[in-house]
Amino acid sequence: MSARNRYTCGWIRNIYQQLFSYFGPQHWWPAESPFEVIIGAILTQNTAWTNVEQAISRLKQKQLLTPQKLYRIKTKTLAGLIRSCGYYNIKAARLKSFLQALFCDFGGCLKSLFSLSTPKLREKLLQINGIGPETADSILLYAAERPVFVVDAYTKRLLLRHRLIKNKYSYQQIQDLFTKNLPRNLKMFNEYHALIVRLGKEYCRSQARCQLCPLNRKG
DNA sequence: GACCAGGCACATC
DNA sequence: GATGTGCATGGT
Repeated sequence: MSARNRYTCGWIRNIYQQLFSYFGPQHWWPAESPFEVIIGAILTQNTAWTNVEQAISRLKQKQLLTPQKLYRIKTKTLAGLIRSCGYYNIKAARLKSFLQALFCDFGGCLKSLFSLSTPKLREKLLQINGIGPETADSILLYAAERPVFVVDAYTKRLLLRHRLIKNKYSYQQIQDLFTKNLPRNLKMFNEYHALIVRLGKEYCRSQARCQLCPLNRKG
């Protein structure tokens, strides 16, 4: 292993410890059921979580947050209910694509879908229109409880700032950095991604806040 | 009023 | 394969 690789490997492992000591457990995903995780994962695409919360509460309020109810509802009606998330027409169609696959191939049963092996489940999710690598991996980790590392915009920004990757790195390359340098541990992958998001939200949005970032402090 | 947020698909080169 | 664009609301 080259010196560069050793450095990266150490960084990936140490940063988790630092973030966990500083912020503590994040208790992700903020949802009451695996189905709610999936809905949230699609709705939060390129969108602030506060906007998603409004849409989820609206669906709950109307008692529509079940596979059966959402499968039956009209796409246009669904779009109106999730308006607060932005991209509501596209996201309504994406939710419908997921539900279509769930009902056509698995009888509307999430347990049945989750009985697939991790590689098959990931492949199945990626076949669904509107589910890309990050959304698929979020579903695998937080809904299906598989030890898969989720890469998002915060993850890439963090690694870029610390000069561990180049801008052209692909999703797969970044994911490999974590999976090859960490034990395959569900709980740790869960916390690590959540901690990166916490860090990003609190410290990476401005240069001034970035100076206060716990990773930039000594001792 | 500008900028950004827990992406993705599609067109074009 | 890389790059650009459309999708859209709500918070700062």
